[in-house]
Amino acid sequence: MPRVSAEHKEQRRQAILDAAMEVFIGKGYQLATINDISAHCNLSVGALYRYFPTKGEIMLTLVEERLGRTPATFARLTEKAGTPWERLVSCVNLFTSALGVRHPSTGRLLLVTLTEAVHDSEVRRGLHGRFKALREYLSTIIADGIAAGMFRPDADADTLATLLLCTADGGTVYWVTGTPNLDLRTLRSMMLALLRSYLMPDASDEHH
Amino acid sequence: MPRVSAEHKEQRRQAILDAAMEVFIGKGYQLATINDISAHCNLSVGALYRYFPTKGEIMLTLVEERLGRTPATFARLTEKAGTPWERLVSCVNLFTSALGVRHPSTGRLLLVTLTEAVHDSEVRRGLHGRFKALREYLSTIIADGIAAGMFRPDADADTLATLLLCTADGGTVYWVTGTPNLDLRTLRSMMLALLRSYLMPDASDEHH
Amino acid sequence: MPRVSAEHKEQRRQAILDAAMEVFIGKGYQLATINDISAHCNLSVGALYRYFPTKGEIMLTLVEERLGRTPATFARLTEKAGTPWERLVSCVNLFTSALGVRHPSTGRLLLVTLTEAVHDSEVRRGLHGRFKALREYLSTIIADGIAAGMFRPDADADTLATLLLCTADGGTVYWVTGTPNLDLRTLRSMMLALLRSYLMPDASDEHH
Amino acid sequence: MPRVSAEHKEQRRQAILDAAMEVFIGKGYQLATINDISAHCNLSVGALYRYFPTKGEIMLTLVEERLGRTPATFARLTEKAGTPWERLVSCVNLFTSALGVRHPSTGRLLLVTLTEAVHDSEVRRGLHGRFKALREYLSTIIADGIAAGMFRPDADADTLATLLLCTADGGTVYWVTGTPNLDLRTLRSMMLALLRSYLMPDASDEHH
DNA sequence: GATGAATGAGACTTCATTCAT
DNA sequence: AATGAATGAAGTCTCATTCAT
Repeated sequence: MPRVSAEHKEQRRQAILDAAMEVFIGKGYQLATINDISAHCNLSVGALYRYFPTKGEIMLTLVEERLGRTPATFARLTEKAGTPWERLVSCVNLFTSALGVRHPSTGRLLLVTLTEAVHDSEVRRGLHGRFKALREYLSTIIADGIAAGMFRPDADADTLATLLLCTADGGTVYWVTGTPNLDLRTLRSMMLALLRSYLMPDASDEHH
Repeated sequence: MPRVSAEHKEQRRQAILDAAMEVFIGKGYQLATINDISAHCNLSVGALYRYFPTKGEIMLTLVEERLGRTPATFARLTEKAGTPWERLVSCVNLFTSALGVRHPSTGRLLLVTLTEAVHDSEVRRGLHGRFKALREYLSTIIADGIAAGMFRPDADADTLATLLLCTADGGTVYWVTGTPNLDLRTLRSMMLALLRSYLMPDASDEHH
Repeated sequence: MPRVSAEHKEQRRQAILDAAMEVFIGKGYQLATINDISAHCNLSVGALYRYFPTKGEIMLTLVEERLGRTPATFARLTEKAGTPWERLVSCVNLFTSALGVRHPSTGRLLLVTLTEAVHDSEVRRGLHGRFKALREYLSTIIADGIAAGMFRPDADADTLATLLLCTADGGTVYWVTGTPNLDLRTLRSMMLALLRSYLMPDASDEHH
Repeated sequence: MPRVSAEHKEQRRQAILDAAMEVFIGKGYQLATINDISAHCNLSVGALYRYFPTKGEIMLTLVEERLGRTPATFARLTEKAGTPWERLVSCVNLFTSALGVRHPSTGRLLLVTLTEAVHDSEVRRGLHGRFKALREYLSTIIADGIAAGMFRPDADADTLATLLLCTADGGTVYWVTGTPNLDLRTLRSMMLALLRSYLMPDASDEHH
């Protein structure tokens, strides 16, 4: 019989990850110390090392369990929308609402991760996995729209998905650095306008 | 009376900045050591401190003198293009060709800078200055196109400029982390297609 | 809940202070290195920094806890003597016996402290505190003697106390620099002879 | 024919010593840098090294040429006084007026020197030389007074001279650290009163 | 299982001294 | 002769990780 229940252990683990996320976001991965993290979750450094073997592993786990789950979250929250266009709109909305309102820390973690990814191949792998999954999800939606005759037939679904991601995460990293006059909502509307005029030129005409 | 000519001093200064840029790009600012930099430019650490008072000042100088000059470079290289649309195309081309081909290191420095900007207000200020200048430049081009009756009259020049920047730098940061299947040229074409269909819907129709 | 008892921590703290005192005395504050101190108490530098945040703080603590307690020690060891004159004699004896025999290191620390006091206001404050307390104690003894009709009525207790301190500490600093032919005991006798002839001229006459 | 006259060289040398004295007094010997000194005398560090081979040698020269000349200065300024007692009074006056008014920096240098003397045998030698010469000078005056039947015959001239020096330099070091309520003039009067009552008890009686 | 004191390699920075110009 | 740029050893302090309690 385990002295400490599995749930309790998992709670601890999540508390450590929460603390690490907070600290990483605030000071960046390199400046964050194990003591910072242990202080943020009221756990001794020794206890912390019973859950994660190194500081790097905490980072990696965050990339996998927090950033890496973004695609799944996306799919879950946008699949119920009706037409491909509506699902696409949902995705664009999610980019801004999720990052800006519901989980602003995820955006900050993304930036920390991007930097570490440059010289840490494991972090890089995690980051690329997220990117690939999101791209595929968006790509599928667009492909569905094309197949349904809703979107222009010559659209390159994959590239458009990639561009969408670059814009979203580009906006995110600028937003988390506190760039002045960067309004996520206005940006979202513009993105949608661009997409509509490109994917559905005739429908866009009606708006004129 | 300096025993060493001013040019020589400036060359040394630039050599240090070059070395620092290389090292910062490779390991990030925090992991880069003064010894790394001094080794990269064949100068002793002591000599290095005759040119820059702290490691942080080197970073700041890079932000100002390398990243911060991007707007001026943009203006110089794209102002000769003819119509607003052609100038816009020049800009989008420059984003990819400059970052991807001519000065790939600037893109990497951008990422390092973004991360440091989160907790270093001076770096942040430098980064925001660059962003603002680039946005204004792009915004002016777009406004010119609207005024000339070339672009749709209801376009929000500022927001579109912002979005363009987010996309460009978003693409850049993903590109510098080695994201697989991220082709800057294809991305560029897609960006231009989106812009054309939005800004010049009728012209775009002709392409159908 | 401390794993290490408070006494143990205090012992460590004192061991560090002992080591620092030894090193400061030997090389002076500036030349003493943290590594010297850590080596002298068989503790790693890191451990040392758990007890004192900076090298300067170690010095300051020494000034407060070692030098600063001299007045209290003086009071404790001389208050039991009978008449004011006997107490004064006790004090003069203590200056030489304590510094020269029992705690020679305190005298050396005094010199180190004096030098640092010139450009360190906190050290200065500590030093002046000790001086003031000793002066007041001596002054009170002399005033008592005057009030008791034992000492000449026109004596300036405060100035005499100050002079006594200057002589004692002047002797100390010369003694700790190994000045040849400086005998603390002979010096003490002379000091007492001067004091007696000044404070109690009639009694002194009897000695003729 | 030397390019630079000997006088000019000597002027330079003295300028360096002046600058070094100023800097040593302000920050202490260890914290003073060669650059500090070179800046204080408008000479390049290179030039400075043509006059003194090391930083230590500058210190040593100061001890010899500035501190070490104190005895000669004393002799010169006090020998014209008449009786031994008057010469003694002159000496005590000189201690305070010279240190406090005319050459306050010498007092500060004394303190710096005392500290360095602890671990630098050459500095120590210089300091002890000064001490010995001053003691001998004072001792001779006192011996003269005894021989002249002016001072009590059983006085120990050497010990009294030593005590006088300890008091004077003790007062000096406390004075240079800015000890509050330390008035050199009052101290001087008290010293003289002590000396008179001890050396000339009958004359002192008259003052009652 | 938990604690947090201890370790020690390594970071940034300073500065006495040298030497090419 | 003079300059001051360059050197690099050495100092203070930090922090990921370990392990006795």
